[in-house]
Amino acid sequence: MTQDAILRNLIDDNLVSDPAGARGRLLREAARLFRDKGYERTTVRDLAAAVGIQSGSLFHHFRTKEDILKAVMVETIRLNTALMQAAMDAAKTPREKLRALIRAELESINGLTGEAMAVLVFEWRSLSEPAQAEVLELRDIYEKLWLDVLSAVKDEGGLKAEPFVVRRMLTGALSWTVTWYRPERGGLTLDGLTDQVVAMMGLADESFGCLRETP
Amino acid sequence: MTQDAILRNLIDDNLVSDPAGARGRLLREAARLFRDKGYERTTVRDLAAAVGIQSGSLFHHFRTKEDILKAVMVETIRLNTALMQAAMDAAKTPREKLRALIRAELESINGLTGEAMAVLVFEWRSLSEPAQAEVLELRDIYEKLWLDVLSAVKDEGGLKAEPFVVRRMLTGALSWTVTWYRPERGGLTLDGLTDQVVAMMGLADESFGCLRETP
DNA sequence: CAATACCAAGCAAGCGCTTGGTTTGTAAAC
DNA sequence: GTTTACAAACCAAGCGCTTGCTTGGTATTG
Repeated sequence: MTQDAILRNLIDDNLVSDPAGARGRLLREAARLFRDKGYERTTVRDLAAAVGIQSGSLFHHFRTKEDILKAVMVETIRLNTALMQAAMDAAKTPREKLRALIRAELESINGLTGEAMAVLVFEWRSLSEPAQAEVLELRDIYEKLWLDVLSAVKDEGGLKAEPFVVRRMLTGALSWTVTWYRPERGGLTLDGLTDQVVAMMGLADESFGCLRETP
Repeated sequence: MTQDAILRNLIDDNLVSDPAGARGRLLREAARLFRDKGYERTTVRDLAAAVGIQSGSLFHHFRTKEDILKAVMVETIRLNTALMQAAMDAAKTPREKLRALIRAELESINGLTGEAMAVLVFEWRSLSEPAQAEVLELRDIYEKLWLDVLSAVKDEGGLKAEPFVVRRMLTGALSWTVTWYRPERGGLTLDGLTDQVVAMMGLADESFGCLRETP
């Protein structure tokens, strides 16, 4: 299933807003503004201007400003959980699945949903506690995918550290790429970046060389 | 040289404020508030109340609210550059130096300067561009320490990935610990956490086993 | 002819920061 | 050893502006 097909399914199930619609367009602009200026620095007037309406008209679509932030986060998690699941299903071995997850998360962070992913990481505190709890529940599903794969890789000896620690390290490392990785200029492609991550974990193909070189 | 001695030197050179003084106390409380609520959500009235003065009196010590944020960041970088340098000098081999850097940064992030380090990571955008440039200059010194050590480790074959990529991955991974690592409850000590990071990178002592096991 | 989407205007609250004046610490002058 | 001088540290009050959000009314659409 293609990424577009996954998105289409979610839209049809009313789990994410159509980017072509008014609500979807607003959420897209909101994600961009929240990432660029931060949630607090972004005013409802900024948000309204970005989609070409009056600030008061925003509250016809969302009850509060915070609801907009929450919607950005919830829809992003839903989309990415589906994308991760698909990427993982397409791979066979645990190591391949792990590589697929890393590559898929890097793509989420640095691709089209990048703005929203950055918001998820850097604007977490701006959510009220009840809203945080709600979003956290969705995130748990997402995280379970990772832990299962990491455990499988560890069981076959490809990992020395604890899966839950590794996942959290990877969360930080991959999220952080949004602050420095610029695919457009500079030779590092997304696949190249994935290779670097895998190599850093000592999981690259060459790392088995030490076994082959000593017959 | 102990950590206390390093701090004392910096205070004497007027590079960081004495935590016992008025200015130092304010910066400490500011770091705590900025981390807990974010820079924008923290009002000058919050800051003043935290040190027991009137909001207007703040502006006797700092020209603007942003100056407070900048001071938190600048002093934190100064202190941590000195701590890193000392930790590195105490180690001998490149691998030991790398471990010392990782351990020292984890300590900074999760120890006494943890609040300020979190501010450095999560409130970066709240700094105006000129102030960002100023702070960035200090950070470059700090980053060079890391790159030199990582290059040395790579040269002796302990690293497959590019040093500058690894450093950025580590920046994200280590910074992120502040969101989940709780040394007080849960069995993972700071040394244990360092071990996990080193193990994740395939640099743990046992990882050389594959060479020894095939005589 | 309802429901949906929007506008124009503005309110109450909170924001960073200023102002004019008072207290406090310190050290020289007598 | 009291007095004088002066700057640093602080208070009380509030100004001007921006904020999220409300309200009452008007197009637009099926």
